[in-house]
Amino acid sequence: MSKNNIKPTEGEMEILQVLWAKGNCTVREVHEALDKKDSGYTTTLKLMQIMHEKGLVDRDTSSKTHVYRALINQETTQQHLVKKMIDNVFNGSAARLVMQALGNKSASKEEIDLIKEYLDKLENK
Amino acid sequence: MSKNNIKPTEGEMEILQVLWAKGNCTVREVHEALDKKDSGYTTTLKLMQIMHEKGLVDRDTSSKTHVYRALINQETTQQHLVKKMIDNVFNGSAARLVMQALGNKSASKEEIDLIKEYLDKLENK
DNA sequence: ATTTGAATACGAAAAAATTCGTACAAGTAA
DNA sequence: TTACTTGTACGAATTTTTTCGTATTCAAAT
Repeated sequence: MSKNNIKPTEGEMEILQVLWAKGNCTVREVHEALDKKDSGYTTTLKLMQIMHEKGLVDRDTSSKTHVYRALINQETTQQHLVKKMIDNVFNGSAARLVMQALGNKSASKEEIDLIKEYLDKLENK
Repeated sequence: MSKNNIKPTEGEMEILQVLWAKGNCTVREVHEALDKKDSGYTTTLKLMQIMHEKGLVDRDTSSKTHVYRALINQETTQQHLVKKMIDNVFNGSAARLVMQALGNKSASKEEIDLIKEYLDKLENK
């Protein structure tokens, strides 16, 4: 019940995404990973500085080029967003979200098997 | 490939939610359904007027009290949002989203069975 | 030493989204 | 009729998010 009011903006989410995927990063690395031809380097910089103020990331300033790392947990954040989506978009039904997700061609045979396994585990508890 | 760039804001999504759930509604009905003690009636009104401009909703103005209805499809919109979430939050893995959704206590025994059924159907195709 | 390039800091503009105040219209009740 | 209630219209203020411009610092190369 502590860090519950965390609501990263869309831009912040994109950056967190990179930090989670690639581990600790410089601003430059993040900016490049986002390859936003539409917005400049200082925009990314500013965003990450704001995220620092908000406590979303920490950074190592010991050398000139700062290195950032995500402070909030990926799983927790995902859980949050999923829960919000279930509530706001699927009227509280997790099942409907799941089916929608699976109905997308996004899900491969392997993924589906993975899920079945997971379901069995879940039910035998 | 037509109405693809539609990206309802969060406030708009809440309203669409109500319209989808309850069918056609007056502003008053929507506002009440949202029971936002924090914001006034005219805010909801304004939002719905903007949605009308954007083509998200249509309205019947034949009587004094206008009646609104959603113009964009619920399933399509859901699909959109889910796809976006899979990409932006789960690095493209539908399975991971699904598991996250199921890991939430949100999913009941009944829902899980429903999903298993769905998975079988999906796989036998 | 001087220049050059890459980095941060930070104010402030711009854009997007939300909220409100007020004017006015129409129906209803007294 | 007159007052009251409930609605829409809509400009504008507020808030939130994104973007940029510019000053400054530091280190490396010339």
